[in-house]
Amino acid sequence: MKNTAVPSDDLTVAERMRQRFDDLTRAERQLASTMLGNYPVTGLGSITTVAEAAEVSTPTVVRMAKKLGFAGFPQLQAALRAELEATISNPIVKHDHWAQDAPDTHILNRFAAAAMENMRLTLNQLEPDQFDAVTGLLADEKRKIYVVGGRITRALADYLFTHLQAIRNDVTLIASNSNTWPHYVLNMAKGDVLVAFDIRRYEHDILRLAEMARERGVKLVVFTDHWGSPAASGADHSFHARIEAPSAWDSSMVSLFIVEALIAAVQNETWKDSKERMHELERLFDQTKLFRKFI
Amino acid sequence: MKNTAVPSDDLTVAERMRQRFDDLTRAERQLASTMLGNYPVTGLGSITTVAEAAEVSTPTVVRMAKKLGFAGFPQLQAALRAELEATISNPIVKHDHWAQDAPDTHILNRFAAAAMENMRLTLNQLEPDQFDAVTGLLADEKRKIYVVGGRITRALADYLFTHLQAIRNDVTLIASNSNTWPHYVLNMAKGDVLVAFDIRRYEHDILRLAEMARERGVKLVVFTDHWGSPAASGADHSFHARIEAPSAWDSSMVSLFIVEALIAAVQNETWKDSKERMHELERLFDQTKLFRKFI
DNA sequence: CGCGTTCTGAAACAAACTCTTCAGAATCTG
DNA sequence: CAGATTCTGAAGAGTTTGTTTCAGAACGCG
Repeated sequence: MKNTAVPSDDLTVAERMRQRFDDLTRAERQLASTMLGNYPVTGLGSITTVAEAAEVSTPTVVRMAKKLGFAGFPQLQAALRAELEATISNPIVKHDHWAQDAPDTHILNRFAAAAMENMRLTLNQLEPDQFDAVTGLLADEKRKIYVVGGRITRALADYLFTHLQAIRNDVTLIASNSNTWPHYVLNMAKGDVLVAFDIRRYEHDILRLAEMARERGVKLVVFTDHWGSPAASGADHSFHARIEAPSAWDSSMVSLFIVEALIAAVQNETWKDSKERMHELERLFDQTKLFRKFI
Repeated sequence: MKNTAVPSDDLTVAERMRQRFDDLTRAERQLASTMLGNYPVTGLGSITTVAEAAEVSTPTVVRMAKKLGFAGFPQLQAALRAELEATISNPIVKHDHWAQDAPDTHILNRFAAAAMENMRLTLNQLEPDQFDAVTGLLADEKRKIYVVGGRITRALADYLFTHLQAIRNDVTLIASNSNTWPHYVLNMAKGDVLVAFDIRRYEHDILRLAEMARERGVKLVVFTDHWGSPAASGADHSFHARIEAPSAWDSSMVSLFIVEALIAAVQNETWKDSKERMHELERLFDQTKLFRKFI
């Protein structure tokens, strides 16, 4: 019952979609993404269902099927069923459906498992009140914000800084070079906020900076791992993200997650003001682009 | 999305068929046996196909569907698809309680849900081969590595750079200011690798840089979102991470995940050499610290 | 900014599917 | 074995699905 019009090469539908992804149009990509996202179940419904799931029209589905080398949608679907049969009847291929074709022991899957576990553990013990309190601090335009990171966490600090800077005024990224830090401390006023990233191996300089800031009445927010940087003990608020990974290095993924959630929360809180600010920013970027074009 | 006319008991179609096998007529048993024999694939075709496969008539199929408690064949089929989805889909999908005390509508939980979904979707369509190939490129000490990011993705580029730099020689972070980029291009040789981060809104400069690099025979690896930066179409390898978030900003979390997994993989691949290198690095850091202490 | 190209989905049509009806076959019962 | 009962699939009615067409939208390019 192997359908007729299926091309000779023995590629799966998924492979076809990925392989020709670049040739696909916007709507087709949307469709392919949807189908890949819940592969192969989505593709097994009627063409109408599939189209609705991907929020495209049925003609788009037909067109993509043809682009991928099938005579029509029914043929594509038949191919999906054939694949499914091949997969299911093979007992070895259990459910290693993380990265579909990779064995469970592939670093990608091991890393994914660790990452998910880190997320789960972190979220379980994250206190929403803390989170909201920090949101409040960062959203308060009366407070100046300082952001600092260490050797590795510099990237996180940078990320938070870049976004906060777009959202509000008075945000400063403290340069890596700790020689210059006294200058920053000098400018800090009571009620300002210092966000410090300090994940093991903890950096002594950051602890010192945090202490100096606190002496000046600065609110201290620390991002650290779940063992806790020494700087976290004196902090007003701290986030303890899990960082374990099957790697010689720690994972910053969960920390980044918290940072992004914070950015979203601050953006929400200040939307009234930041909306106009964002639009103006867009305009400025467009101008920069225009400007460059004519150089 | 559980279709309407499905009975309340949460039985699979297979269970229903077996449970009521004795109530079935000859033709119906024949049908049920066929469907169970290649479960659930056979049941996923059209009613005509199913009937033919079991060598019974279509009315028989309809009658059995109704006997099993479904409104009709399409409903039975929908149940099959739902089962399949439940079986195949990831363990990731169903963590019900994220941040324990926060209501579901709290930004933390909404963000967490989006993040997990992004992970799932991305992993589903990530190609391990692609990943391994990039690992190979980055682990190859004969190739120089250049890393570049855009306004937001700069942090990711920085993160990758910081780690790679610890792992191997000849890694360069291309500065943000695109005026200086020609200098870098000048130094690029055939076989070198350019890792470019370009997530919407895509930056024209990065596209230009990528093109220039490619003209010089440089291997191009692009990190982008699942819509795909224009730079990705000319790339030797590209990673398409999902970036949707309940935020005015896109999420870089999944991209960071891929970066970290890559770092781990490269570290593994080069462990023989990088091990000694890492230890030396540790020693150097310790010396720096000692040094500072006595100033 | 205007032009040509490509893309997209509404609409109409053709094909296939699903279900119902019903007559004959098979089976059971006394 | 006759008669009642149940089962079954051919045939066709009524839906839904799958495909094509086409006009407008979106896009890219000079």
